Amino acid sequence: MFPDFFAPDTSTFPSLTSAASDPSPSGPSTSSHVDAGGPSDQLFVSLAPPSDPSSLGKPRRTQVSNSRKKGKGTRAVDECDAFCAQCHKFIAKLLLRGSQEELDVSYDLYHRCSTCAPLGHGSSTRKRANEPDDTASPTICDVCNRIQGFGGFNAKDSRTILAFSVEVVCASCSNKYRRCTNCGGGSARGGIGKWRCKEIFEDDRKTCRLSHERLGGRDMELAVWDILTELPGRQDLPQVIGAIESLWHDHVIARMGVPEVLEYQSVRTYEEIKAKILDLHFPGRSLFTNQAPVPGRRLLLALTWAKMRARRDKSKPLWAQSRPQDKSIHEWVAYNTRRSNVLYPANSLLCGVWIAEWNIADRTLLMGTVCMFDYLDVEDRSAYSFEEFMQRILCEIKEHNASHPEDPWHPPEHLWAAIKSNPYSLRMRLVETLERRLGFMPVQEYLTRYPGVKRELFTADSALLAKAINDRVSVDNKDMTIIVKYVGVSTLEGLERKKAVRLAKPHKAEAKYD
DNA sequence: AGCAGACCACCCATAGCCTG
DNA sequence: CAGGCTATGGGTGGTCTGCT
Repeated sequence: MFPDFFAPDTSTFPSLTSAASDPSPSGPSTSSHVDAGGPSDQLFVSLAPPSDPSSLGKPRRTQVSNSRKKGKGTRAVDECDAFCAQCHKFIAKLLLRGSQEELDVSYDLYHRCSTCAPLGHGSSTRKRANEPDDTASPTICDVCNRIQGFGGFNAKDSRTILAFSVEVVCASCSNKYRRCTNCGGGSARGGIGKWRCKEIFEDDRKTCRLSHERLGGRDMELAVWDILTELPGRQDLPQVIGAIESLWHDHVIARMGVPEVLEYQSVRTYEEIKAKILDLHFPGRSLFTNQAPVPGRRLLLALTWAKMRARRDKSKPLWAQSRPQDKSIHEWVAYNTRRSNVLYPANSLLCGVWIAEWNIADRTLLMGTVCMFDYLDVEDRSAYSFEEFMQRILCEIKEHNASHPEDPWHPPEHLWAAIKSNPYSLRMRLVETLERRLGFMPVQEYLTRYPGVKRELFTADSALLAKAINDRVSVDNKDMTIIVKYVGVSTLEGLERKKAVRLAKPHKAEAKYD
């Protein structure tokens, strides 16, 4: 629905996990340890292009980091450039990691670019027969996973085993991406951090501009608002919209400004992300300011805020100071999350935004988010917001039915999502996750399964939010995807009973404060 | 073929050092 | 002291493999 209804699961992105990227953890990725016969030196060119005699020989040592743990030797990083032996074109930057001894060996580099040695034509020159196998193996960029040419390392002394690891960053990727050491991840070659587009780095910082806040176990609060009746005129509304925009903005960049997407999807650069997605603002934004209430509809907003916490503050969070079994279902939403009625809480970080549209007569509930907790389960957090929406809806039904017994309302029974996130292949991945893990199904299948249900319940015109989403331009011109899930008949009592059971259970995050 | 357990890669989360 | 930076342990989900 929103460019990120739930966090798309890029971790399973096929292009980067294919067998083509053999991690070969036991040694240099482009090199074999079998050094039969040893290469004759004239078959290999030096590390630097011939035009630059000063840098012939050993690569430059760019960085030496000391392991601070006792008993571990120092790990050093050498950096050198691979040039094509034939046309001298710059192919890739090579990062060599290992201990001092591992790096202080004599070796040669031999590479040819894919133009001079195209795939399938690698053995056309007379040298092939004499060359050790490793210099014929493909040079694959560790960032984009594309073959950049062929080549590798060879020890000058055939008895020497090259034990350092090599990370390959091709010319294009070394211009386009930088590694954020605080964004998690790492590579088989020992590099730490996630590759992100360079536009989100400042100066020479090794961490990107995105938030690296750790939210797990923080005190949180969740509040539900009626967007059309409770928000207009609120003095802090602009700040709230700003916070949502900023959260969405960072989320889009975090998801899309990575090689997995920029190298293989229809959006190729940071500028394109900005122009095609970020400049449109978060989906549904117009509903916050330019939308009059519609009879028979409720447009609800659930905001989750995490309390700021100093990094060195090791004290018990507030939620951990009361026992699970003592938490009232009216005061608490989840083990660490209180129910709140503050629109823009001080000293807090917005970390979850869900919007739901309840169509009273149709008994449908459309739900979506501008982003998701990146590392918490889809089920957990979406369930809290969903539960709060339902709580509010069921309470309103109860009140209405008490005062208007002649016109009874019934709880929503069809939960649906309208998704138009980009690019399309990532959207399909997300939809697949929602179907598999949360039991949604494509609208057509839903209508077949429940023959009494009308198609008109789930269209762009069925909800203000669906229309707002549908009106957005899709980068690859695909129609909005609609999925539906049957939620059954909900009762206030059932909801509260379920919640009480969940709240009473001790949470694993509690253990660390004991 | 279908399933369960083992294994592995990936990525999160955090401790601790360092610098300004 | 706050925040930048790095190394490392652990959790998770996916894949492989051997058994039924």
